Amino acid sequence: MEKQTITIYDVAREANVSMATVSRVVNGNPNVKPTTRKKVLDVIDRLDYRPNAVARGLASKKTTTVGVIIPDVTNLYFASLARGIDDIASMYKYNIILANSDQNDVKEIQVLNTLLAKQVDGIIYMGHKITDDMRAEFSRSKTPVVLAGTVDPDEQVGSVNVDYRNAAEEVVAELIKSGNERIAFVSGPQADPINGIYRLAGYKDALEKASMEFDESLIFESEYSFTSGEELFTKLAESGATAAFVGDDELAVGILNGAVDRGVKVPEEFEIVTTNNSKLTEMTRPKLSTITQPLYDIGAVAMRLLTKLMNKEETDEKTIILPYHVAHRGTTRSED
Amino acid sequence: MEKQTITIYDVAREANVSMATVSRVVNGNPNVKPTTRKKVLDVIDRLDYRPNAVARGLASKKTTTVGVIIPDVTNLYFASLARGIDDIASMYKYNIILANSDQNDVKEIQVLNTLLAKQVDGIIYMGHKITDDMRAEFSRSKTPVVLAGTVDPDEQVGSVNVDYRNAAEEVVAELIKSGNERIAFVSGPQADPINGIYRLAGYKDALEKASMEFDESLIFESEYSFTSGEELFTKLAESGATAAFVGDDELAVGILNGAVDRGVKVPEEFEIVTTNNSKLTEMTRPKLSTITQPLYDIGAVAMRLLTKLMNKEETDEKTIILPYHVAHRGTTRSED
DNA sequence: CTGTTAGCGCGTTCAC
DNA sequence: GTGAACGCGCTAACAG
Repeated sequence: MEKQTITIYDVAREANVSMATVSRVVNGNPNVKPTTRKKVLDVIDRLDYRPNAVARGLASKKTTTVGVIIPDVTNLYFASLARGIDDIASMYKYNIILANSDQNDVKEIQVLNTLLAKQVDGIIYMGHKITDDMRAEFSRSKTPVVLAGTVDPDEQVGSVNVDYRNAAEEVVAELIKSGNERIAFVSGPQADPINGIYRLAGYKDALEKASMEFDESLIFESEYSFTSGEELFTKLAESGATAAFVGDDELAVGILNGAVDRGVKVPEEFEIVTTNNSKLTEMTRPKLSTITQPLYDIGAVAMRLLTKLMNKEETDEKTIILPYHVAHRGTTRSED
Repeated sequence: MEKQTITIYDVAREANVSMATVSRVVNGNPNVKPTTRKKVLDVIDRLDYRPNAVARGLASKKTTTVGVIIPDVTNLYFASLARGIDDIASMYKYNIILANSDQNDVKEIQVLNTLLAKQVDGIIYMGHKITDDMRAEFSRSKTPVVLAGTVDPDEQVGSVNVDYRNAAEEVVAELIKSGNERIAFVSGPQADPINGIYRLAGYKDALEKASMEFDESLIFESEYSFTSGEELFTKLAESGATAAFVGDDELAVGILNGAVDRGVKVPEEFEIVTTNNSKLTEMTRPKLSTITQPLYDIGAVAMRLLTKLMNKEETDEKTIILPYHVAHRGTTRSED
């Protein structure tokens, strides 16, 4: 019934060497005579020895695992980031402890603490926004942190994002150019700075440059779900909007469906531009025009940055802004 | 620069007790006088002491961490399972090490080994199929394993699934009843028993009961992606099929889009039934009729089962079959 | 190139 | 109720 684990001692004994030598072989330390190395490797193979990573972690103070805090894996935007994170992580021999936070402030703190208790070497945080409590915890602990798809105004920790403001301005400007006089701004919770500050600012920038007036009644706040989007369309129509800038793909899918369900033609009668370019955008008909954020890359670069931080390597810049593009597809009139 | 960790010794010293007592307090051992307990708790609070889970893991041989092998987090089907897993896991104070396998046999083995090296208390495996190598590894290690959305014919390890065969038969029968004489069977890789064995068998069952002949040319194998589905529709049309049973939601979305793109009316001219009821099925227009697997629950139940296995509790049954239903939506004619 | 010896931080008997 | 002491499996100097 015992989990009869074979330890480094067993290997050492069988190979007639000291455990230190076995340790060296296992860790690829060059200071081992090829002969003995082979001898040890043979025994390891024969005994099917597998180094205990926990013991290793205790002794070396490195666990080669990083914590990843994600609002919800079920959200394609975050799942895409997560995929980039995991790929780069495994490339660098790290494992990921994934924890859903539901954007719940209490849960976040709690998750962070268990992550730190598990001695993760680093943390990647996703969630659009970051509360003061979290910021405090981050700066208090010495564990490196990188935000992915999340902006920290203080720039205390690493982060990887795109220029949400410029992107929003660019597509809204196109919407204006295409003749829309009333353009709705739809986003998830404005408590998320990405929505409430950056994207909204970009939206206003575009209006201003076109000498159009900002109209509060065209601003819609919602949840990150397609059902909310479907319901929202009625209000959008009532507002007199003829186009919408949408801050989330699922939400955009909902709005598109809301329009279709009411017989409103997209893009002839109503234009939609969304922001994440998750694969959802190509699953709808018409396909959604969108700002193409490099989701996978944001995750990948975040993880890469984290590896540097964990190794205390010099980093040029901890605040990384990745380029975005705009894909003109079926929900806007200005195809390219 | 030091990670100045406060250990159990620091707390013991400050509280004028032995570390054993602190350990007892931390672990909720009742054999501690209330007075001293409070004293210790105060110090813990004051010093902001956080037990080192790694050291704990070494000493107790329990890591309260379970490994989760997933083909791709970016796939809504698996992401949904993962969400169920994580929720129940955190409910039982476990953390999840999430590893993408891409269904790659080599990578899977490799991932499994690092998971075991990290001394996870249990493993949840997702991936539809399970190779002989994996099965061998599973039975060799004493770490409990539960399969989620994956069938093991040997029933050596725990598993949670739905009755794929019956489900397939049921919906194909409906397709037949609705007048289709040529019904295509579309699925991901048939190497996955769920597709190649169970669903296919269910499909054949339905044909047989209706005295219809099985036609090899109506069987289509594809990848789990919506783009494959779009391309596939042409072949479907050429095959003379007027309906399709599809073994994956993304794939079904692709087929639906393929039809729409070619001006084929769904469900009037072509019916589609898919199988996972991920939220994708409600994002299309028309909405996809589907077998409603309780995705979240499959993950949740799998994790619950794993907790029992890890605690060596008695379990009624290691092979769990959850109920499914059928949602008649827009891509079939027989609405309910 | 190889062996010895301390810990790493905590759980856990076993006495007191 | 509480403390002392050993050990979990391995890394990391330090000798040799």
